[in-house]
Amino acid sequence: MIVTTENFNTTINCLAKRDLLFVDLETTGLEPFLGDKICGIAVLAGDQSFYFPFRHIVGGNLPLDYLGKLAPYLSDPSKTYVGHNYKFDLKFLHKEGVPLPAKILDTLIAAHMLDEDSKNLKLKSLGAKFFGKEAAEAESVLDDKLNLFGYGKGDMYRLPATDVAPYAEQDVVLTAKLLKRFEGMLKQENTYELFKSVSEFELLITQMELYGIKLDVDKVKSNLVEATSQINKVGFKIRDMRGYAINPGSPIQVQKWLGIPDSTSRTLERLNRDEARAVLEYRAWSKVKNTYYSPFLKRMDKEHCIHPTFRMTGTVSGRLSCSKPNLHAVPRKSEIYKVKDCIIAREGFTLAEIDYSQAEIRVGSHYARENKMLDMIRAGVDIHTATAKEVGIDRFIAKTLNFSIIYGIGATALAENLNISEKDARKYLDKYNKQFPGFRKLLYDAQNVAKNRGYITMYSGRRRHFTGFEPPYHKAISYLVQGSASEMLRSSMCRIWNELDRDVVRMVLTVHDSILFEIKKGYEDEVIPQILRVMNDQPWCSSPIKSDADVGESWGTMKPY
DNA sequence: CCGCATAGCCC
DNA sequence: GTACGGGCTATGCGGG
Repeated sequence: MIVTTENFNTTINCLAKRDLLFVDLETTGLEPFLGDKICGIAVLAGDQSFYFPFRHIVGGNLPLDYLGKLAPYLSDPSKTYVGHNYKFDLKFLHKEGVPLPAKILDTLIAAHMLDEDSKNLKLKSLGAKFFGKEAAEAESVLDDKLNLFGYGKGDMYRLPATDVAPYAEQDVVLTAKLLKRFEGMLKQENTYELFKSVSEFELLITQMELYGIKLDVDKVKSNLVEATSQINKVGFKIRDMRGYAINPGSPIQVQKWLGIPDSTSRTLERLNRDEARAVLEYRAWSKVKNTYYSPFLKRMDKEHCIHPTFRMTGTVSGRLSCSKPNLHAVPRKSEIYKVKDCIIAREGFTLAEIDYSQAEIRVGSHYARENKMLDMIRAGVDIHTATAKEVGIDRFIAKTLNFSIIYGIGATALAENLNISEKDARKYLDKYNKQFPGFRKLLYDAQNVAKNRGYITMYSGRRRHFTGFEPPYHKAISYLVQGSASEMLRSSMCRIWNELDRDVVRMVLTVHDSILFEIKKGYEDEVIPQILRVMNDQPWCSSPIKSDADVGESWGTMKPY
């Protein structure tokens, strides 16, 4: 039913009576921080669905100030709100003055927890999968209407509410049906409570995206200018080497130019020639310009903040993925890579980066019951140095092995990695496995569990399923360790969010095993030890968990705390 | 215009 | 005894 000024109050009364509401927004686009806005709001309360139209360009709307009247019913701390990828909706709502609620559930998260491999977790696909394709019929009808005008989904606001409402209302009905279905399935898997806690985590992530992270704009701009002139300079240099220009960004041209089979950095480095080094330098300057500085300026808001999106269903292991821009892939600082220097704390705050040290080898040792490694970890010595000593190998090789043993590495890959012969790689692996046999055993055990049960279970209860055609059982060890490490970080973030003062400690970014905080100036000494205590408190894990704190004014200039 | 491949950055 | 895990973005290039 389309909500009008006449029936608004009776509608609101329907919402007020329910403690579970299903919500779906239609918007003018996908980017709340680049000017896209709410077009309309669909809500399901009990068995009644409503559509609140706000920004249709034809056919009439509710006055915009009615969004303010609706707001309390979309942010009531005593209610639970359910959406499909609700973080998306929450950001739009928050931008228009609706506070974050206290409790949400997200059917996208449920769908992903039940089937991490699925590439099709869109509401429409799930509806068709579980309830037949009629379940999403209104969407098809709407799609047809949009197509008729040469429109896409982002042009929904160009159609009248009468066209959009059936689709929007169907979406909330579908969300409700999916929640019910998933609830049963999750309970069967014993992961329903986990689902609730991951949904709570989504609120935290939403807040983090809304905060965003601040840029030193002058630095971004000057680095952009420098990168541009360096791209030119190196481009000319490359031209002058042979008297004709090539595009160093084109693999084919570079391969022909240097007579090599591919143009990866490895191959170019192995060549050890000025031409190859120039290509690498050109690519590095292009990288920072096109992947970071330019997108930073494009995406920055009035407060000089960028707002990356974190996908909670972006990985099969349960890690987050990050995009727009991808701050999970910001280069380590170097002569050319000065991106981290551009990321700074807000006025009155200090940046603190707290990361788990060697999270995966600690977690892996726990699952492997690898006693020799556990003893070394408990003794608090440098793990890689101690490994080198025990195995009788170089520290660098020991370090590489400690990282990659968790992935179930073989001699071929290790040889490629270390640039050594396969025979030597085999030798190192054998020596390592002789000293630390637990990891090898875990490799087989995890694989067998995956085969026999069809899934493996992390300490938190999260499952990684092995279904479909020829599942990659050999990856079980990696999923177990990577997934558990990410569960550990997630639970730490939730506890920090619940236990510490949110005005003093803000999480602004997380990168798999680290959290970047803004801490109110003057509170560092009080709060950092508290954070460390929370993060290191992992009673499930038989090896001690350790984290390190760094503080600074920019991400590129952090010093040990 | 779109999809795929290549390349390069991160943990 | 075979196996290196998980991501995103920019660009080139070929098919349509």
